[in-house]
Amino acid sequence: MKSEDIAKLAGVSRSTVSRVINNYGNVPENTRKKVMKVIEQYNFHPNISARVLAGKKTDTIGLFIVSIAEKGNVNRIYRNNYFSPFIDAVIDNANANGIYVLVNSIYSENDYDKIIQAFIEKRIDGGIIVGTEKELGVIADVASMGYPFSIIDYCVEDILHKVKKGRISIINSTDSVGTRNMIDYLISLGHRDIGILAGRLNTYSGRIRYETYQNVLKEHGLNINENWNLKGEFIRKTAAQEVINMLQHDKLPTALFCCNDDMALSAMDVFEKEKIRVPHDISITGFDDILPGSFVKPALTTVRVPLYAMAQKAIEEVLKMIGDTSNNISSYDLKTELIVRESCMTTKT
Amino acid sequence: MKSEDIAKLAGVSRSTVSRVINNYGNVPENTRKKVMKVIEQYNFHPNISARVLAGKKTDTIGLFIVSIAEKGNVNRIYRNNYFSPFIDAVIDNANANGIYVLVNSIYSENDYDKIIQAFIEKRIDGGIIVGTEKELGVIADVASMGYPFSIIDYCVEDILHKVKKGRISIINSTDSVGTRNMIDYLISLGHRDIGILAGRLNTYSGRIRYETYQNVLKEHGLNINENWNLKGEFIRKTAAQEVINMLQHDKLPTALFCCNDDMALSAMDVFEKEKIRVPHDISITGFDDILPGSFVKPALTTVRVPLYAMAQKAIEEVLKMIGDTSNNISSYDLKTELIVRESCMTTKT
DNA sequence: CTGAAAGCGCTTACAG
DNA sequence: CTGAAAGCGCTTACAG
Repeated sequence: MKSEDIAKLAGVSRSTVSRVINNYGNVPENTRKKVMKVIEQYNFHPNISARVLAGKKTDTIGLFIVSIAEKGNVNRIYRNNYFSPFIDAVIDNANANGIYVLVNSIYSENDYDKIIQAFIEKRIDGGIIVGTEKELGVIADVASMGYPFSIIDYCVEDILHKVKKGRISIINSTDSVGTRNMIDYLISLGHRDIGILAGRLNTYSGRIRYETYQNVLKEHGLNINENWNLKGEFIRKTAAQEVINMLQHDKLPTALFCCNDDMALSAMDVFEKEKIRVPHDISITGFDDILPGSFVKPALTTVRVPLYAMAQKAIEEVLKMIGDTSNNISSYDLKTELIVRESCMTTKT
Repeated sequence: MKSEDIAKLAGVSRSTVSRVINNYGNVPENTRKKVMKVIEQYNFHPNISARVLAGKKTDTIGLFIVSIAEKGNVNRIYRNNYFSPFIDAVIDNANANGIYVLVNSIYSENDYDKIIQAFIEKRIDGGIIVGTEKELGVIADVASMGYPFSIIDYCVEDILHKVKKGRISIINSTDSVGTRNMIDYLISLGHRDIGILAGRLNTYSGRIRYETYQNVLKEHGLNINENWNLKGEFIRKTAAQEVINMLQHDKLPTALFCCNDDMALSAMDVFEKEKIRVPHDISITGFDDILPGSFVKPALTTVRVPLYAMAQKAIEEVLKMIGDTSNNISSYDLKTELIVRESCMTTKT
């Protein structure tokens, strides 16, 4: 069944069928009805390849999830408590707009080619790039070819520096504000010995959270103890090892600011094993607000990253850019929120 | 840049460029090299729409994840510990075969149309359907139109009864064997009072696990106590409520066979809150082997469902069917495995 | 081994 | 308001 068949059955030309399908204005109501009836009767849907070849959009966006060197690792990205809801939200929002999503995993440097290839082959109209690695070179390449896309968790200055022109939307959360709120909260509870379990510093959010932690401590005249400066890389296992190492030192911090929930949960496991009570002996805070954080005991106090809203914005922005070929690099910071639960305690007794 | 441009630059015809791209045999090595050089130099990739319109495959499969009425629910499918790794594995295996994956969420009855539509529009060559709902009518429809696809967790008899012909591959795990092994294990530990926290019975695996539990108990002459026959629907919250209700009765089972890990974890939370010790006061077993089950304390004894292998098989089978238009309904049962950890104890003191 | 030409199923100026 | 025709960028018999 093709548009020509519909045309014959409805007694019109293919042009008219096309006009009806595309909802053009210059078709009298009667003709439209007549054609629609046949279309519905045969459940006709135009061949997407023919449409695209004739100049229409693919109505498809590519979602590229970067996670270099984690293949074979248990930390696969779709099981990741942070990325899974994001992927979910992207597909959900895209589908709600009648847009299809082509999902691609990028597990090695070579896989980056998939991004440009999908664009060149005209499989997609736009893209969303998210992940654990920040390849500015790839971003610059895609941008220079004029393809529109949204990127999540990238430093705006870095992009502006590296990319002269292109159609990019940079979506972040206000991690600096979130970190500041959290440290302020700990200080208000009386904590002065605040350690950090840092994330990956080659990540924008990892860097921001780390730097803001340092800044706020300094502003309050609190010193930063090197023994409490843990490098957890955002990974459960690494985080656990760092916490175990910290336990070798005489003095522990009274609070540990973890740069994501996964590491916070992992730290809590270690403390439990070592009979260190949370929050009585040490207060723990997370970042992201992943689901398990609310199940765990004590429930995790954390900073909520608005993942769903970020996915929504990412989609909204790609769709906008797809409809507008002018070069424009925009950026948005979506609001984080302090979620106080049970994992922190006042030091005042 | 199109194939015609490449042809001109290489001094050949479009036909020859096409032959090189498609790796046909009848091109002398010299010509091939000459053409390839230009192709690589300009990073040329053929327009996929043109290729498909001219008769080639889309090299894309649709992944349809069914989760009716869970929209807005916290149990979104991509955060689901069972589906996430499956989606991951599908994309991974597809990409490894040079196949793209179009991911679609089906959250309402209307969304089912997406499946047939994607096929009719020729966006995909084949599909994989997985999810919490089992719509045999939809399966029959898609099959009757001749589109090839794999389905996960469906009753083979039901399909054969409903679908006369088509190109379907049904992928299951040996849940009956898995359930039997688990109940046998509990019995070998001395348990005779074994309760069940059942999953959704409109699901194939939910039904099999439930029925096998009943059969094995009967075979051993053990009675099935209605007070211990809990209906958890595979959902954390429902499971917790059912366990709480069970606690009203005088006598508790000495072991609780949970039909998935999520419910087992949820039950463990309830028991902990109620000061009922696992495994000392009650043994708990799960099903699926999701990641958190190994983190939890005590670590969960469970039946491993080979999700990755199932995804791999699903891909393998669709690709096979895409290359072969003959009608064929096949089915595969991939092996489960008993994973003994810490959540069960012998009743012999 | 290779090219000219037809054809895939749409959309879109163009002409009326 | 509507149809005939060209064109999108490939592939594939066909002929040589």
